[in-house]
Amino acid sequence: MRPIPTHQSEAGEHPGMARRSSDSPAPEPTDWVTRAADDAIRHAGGDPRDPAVAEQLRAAGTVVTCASGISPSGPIHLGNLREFLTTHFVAEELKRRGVPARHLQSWDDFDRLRKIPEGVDPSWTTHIGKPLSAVPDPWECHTSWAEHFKAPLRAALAEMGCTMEEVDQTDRYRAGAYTEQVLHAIERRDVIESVLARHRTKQAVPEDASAEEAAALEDSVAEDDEPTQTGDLARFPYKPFCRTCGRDTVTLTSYDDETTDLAYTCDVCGDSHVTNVRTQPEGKLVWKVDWPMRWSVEGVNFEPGGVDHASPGSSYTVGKEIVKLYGGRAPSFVGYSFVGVAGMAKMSSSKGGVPTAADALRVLEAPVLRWLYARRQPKQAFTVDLGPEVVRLYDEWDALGKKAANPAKRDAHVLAFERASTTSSAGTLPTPPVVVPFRTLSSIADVTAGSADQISRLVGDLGHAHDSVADLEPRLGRAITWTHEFVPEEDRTTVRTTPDRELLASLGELERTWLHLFLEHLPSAWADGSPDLDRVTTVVYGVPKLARGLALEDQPTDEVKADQKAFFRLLYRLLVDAERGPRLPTLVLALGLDTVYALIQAA
RNA sequence: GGGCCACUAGCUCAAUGGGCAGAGCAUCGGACUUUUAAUCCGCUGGUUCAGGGUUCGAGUCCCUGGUGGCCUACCA
Repeated sequence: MRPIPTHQSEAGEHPGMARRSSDSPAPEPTDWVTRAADDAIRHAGGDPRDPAVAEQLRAAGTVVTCASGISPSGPIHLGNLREFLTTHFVAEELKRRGVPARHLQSWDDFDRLRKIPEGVDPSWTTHIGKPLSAVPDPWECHTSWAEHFKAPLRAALAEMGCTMEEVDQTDRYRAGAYTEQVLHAIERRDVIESVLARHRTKQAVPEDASAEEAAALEDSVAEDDEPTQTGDLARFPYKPFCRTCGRDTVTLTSYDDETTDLAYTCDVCGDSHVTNVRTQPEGKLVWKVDWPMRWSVEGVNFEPGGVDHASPGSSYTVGKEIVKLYGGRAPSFVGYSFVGVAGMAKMSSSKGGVPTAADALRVLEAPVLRWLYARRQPKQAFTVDLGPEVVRLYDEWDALGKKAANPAKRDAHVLAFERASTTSSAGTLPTPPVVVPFRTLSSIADVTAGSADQISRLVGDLGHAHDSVADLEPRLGRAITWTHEFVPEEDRTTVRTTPDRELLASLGELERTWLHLFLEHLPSAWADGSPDLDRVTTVVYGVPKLARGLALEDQPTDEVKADQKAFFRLLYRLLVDAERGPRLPTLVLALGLDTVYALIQAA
């Protein structure tokens, strides 16, 4: 990884200020990030319209907290990435305004392992019910299940310039950081239960239950691995992990409010224990209490969540009320929709999973991936297409980059570009010093089989001056990867490694003449040592003219045009074993004289 | 039962707190020695799902309905 420049221009930090001197003061563009940041400031007690709000908050010692959280229970895919980037963008916007802000990331690795993804040894089902941080890594490369999935995301986020304060919930719980809050929840468990009950809208066995409902019910019963329990302990807001086996598969048997002794029997290993909630941090609050508890402890001002959390009766709605028990207030919230994936057929089948940020970064430059998440409203679902759409995506991105270079054209689109391109901690994220269209790089990579020298030469020949291949990174490597892994075989160009002797032997008189003339005149394009694309073009189109007794530069007759078509097809078959291919002059240039000779000369 | 999202050109989608409905692809036409897949330019193409309302002005806001999709209730 290359070091990232950390310069920050004053103008870049306060783009709004720079516009003041303009004679027609265009309003500062706004987008969902601006509004979410406004909300966060309001939540923290400031007035986002007040120019002095940053100084006021700073003077008051307020740090606006933007929180994200996720259970590292499996590969953290592109949908989950929205949790991080949504939070990140809002925190960045606050910092951009000079407001003290932090991005706090909670790893919910004290959550129980719920199910085993495909591809993992079925024997791992024995770990179901344990905290993610206590399950061994089936791939044996990390210290735990949780770490195995956290590590690659950390790396990807770092590459995307997304820095954050990380908190492991396992550590926090084990350190007793929440003990007071746990005890409080247990004391007020009747209130909690009444809140939860109020939001339980489940109808009391509808007499006209549709088949659909019945099926859904069956499903939920089938998935329910919880023991049934009755009475006060049935809805206990706290659940210990079994001291013997580490699973949360426990049935509570008694709780003493005086001593805070909690007794339980493990349904799996059968052992019974007593844990003291005050002195032995061996468990965690149930999710719907855990979340609001942390809002209050951490002073969260903004936190996004999947739309599933925002539905009535869901965790955010319920948490809004529960947090009051802690004297807190629910953070400002945006619900984000799901991110679809397309163009991954090959990879997802081979890797057996949904693509992650790291997967996407193999094809998309970091700012481009960020852009996908910045430019859409969170509640709008979108699709990351790593297939054919990638080319268009890069085209749009490059066009936007040109627009962004003109301050007069600053609008919401440009704002999204800026959010995608730079961060407060990483500065401007790496982009290629010499921007070559992605489609061009992909095509070149295809026919050159990834040879750096050839790529560099061709890019130069096509008019993109550059000092070395390094000037084409980080895009070139991604174009190579994309071409090899995401372009369908039938759309690719595979250069023959050996001459097609059978075909060469079966050629007719005219075809042999073409090939001889071709090989005779082609070297003239390399007369100066470096290839001349125009000259190659002349030769390629001129060969059929020569065969008809015309000169290279003559206008083609209808007869010649028909010959050209046949000649081209012949060359494609000999060079790339296909009926069609990239434009021949560039293809010939890409292959180089030696390769062309090797594949044709046997005629 | 409740909630959210979508519906715009043939296709995929834009339209940044109401202000002239736009791109890409496809089609078609043209230029570049070119009936080729790395270059350009241009033309076509619209009752913005339907109906009502607010407004000087609605794809955008409100109401009703339709179609499609997602989520939710028990648990984390």
